[in-house]
Amino acid sequence: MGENSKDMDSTYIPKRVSDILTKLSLIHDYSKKSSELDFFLHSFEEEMRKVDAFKPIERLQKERLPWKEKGKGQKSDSEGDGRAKMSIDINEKRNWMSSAQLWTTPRYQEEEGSGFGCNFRSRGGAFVPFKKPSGVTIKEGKRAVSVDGLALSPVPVAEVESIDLNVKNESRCFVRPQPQQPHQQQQQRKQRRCWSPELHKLFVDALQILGGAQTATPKQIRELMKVEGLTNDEVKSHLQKYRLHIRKLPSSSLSWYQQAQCGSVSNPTVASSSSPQDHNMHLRGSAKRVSEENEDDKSESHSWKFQKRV
DNA sequence: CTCATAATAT
DNA sequence: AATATTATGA
Repeated sequence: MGENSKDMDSTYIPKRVSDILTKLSLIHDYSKKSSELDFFLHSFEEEMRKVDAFKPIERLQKERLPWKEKGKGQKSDSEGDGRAKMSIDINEKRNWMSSAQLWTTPRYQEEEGSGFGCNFRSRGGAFVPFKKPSGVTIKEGKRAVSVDGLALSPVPVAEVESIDLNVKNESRCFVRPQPQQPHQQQQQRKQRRCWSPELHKLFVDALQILGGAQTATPKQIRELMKVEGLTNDEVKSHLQKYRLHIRKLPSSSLSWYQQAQCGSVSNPTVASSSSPQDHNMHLRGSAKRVSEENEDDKSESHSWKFQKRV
């Protein structure tokens, strides 16, 4: 074939390996082009098949990772499935390369999200460039071996500690690093948001506009409130509490202060301060159960937080 | 210690 | 988004 010339060139393989490693070392820059990387590896796989020099390595691979025999020579799969099969082979290749310490692998877990600029917080949603093959246990602490002529980045490399043969590799080789840290401590709990009466007033107003606590959604509320720094989660939490309380005490008057707890929270984010407690207070004696459309949640203010503790 | 509340997890 | 659970402060 046309690639024969490549096969003959003794410098070709090292060069290709170097290319691969370089590619991987830059994986986080290519994170959005993972398809490109896959294509790259595909072509690499095909080339490897033709290179005699790799035959011994493949045999070694089979010895070390005897999980699959079918990939020998017969192409049992049809043309259509050939591609998928190839994909699997590539994963295997990656695995053995890992075990052979030829493969520079980026850190699966970062220390406090400093690495790639991605914060792996609980719901940061940050893009994670690497995936770990499922079933493969990685042991940290190894470093990339230095190979002459191959510019290996000094990135700590992960070592394959164990491989669960029962787990199928996913089509994509890389998985998000450590779905969750062993909850050492979620980077400290966020400072509590103080819901001052003014803030709550905005909250209640927003609720009114949105048609009641049962129909309003945290996001909408937040947008209506237009309070700088106020997050969806905070509104959500407050709404949850609010709903709970209006369920508990269907009617009562409101007293929304006693914000003694907000000590260091920045509450002056509220632009205007209006009287929070001038609501129409008409009790509805029969309002025992809050129905779905309980629009009057505001009307019947609640004294849920009028309690003098301590 | 208990309770209310806010943060976070499911 | 809705609930459930957990962490914290009073």
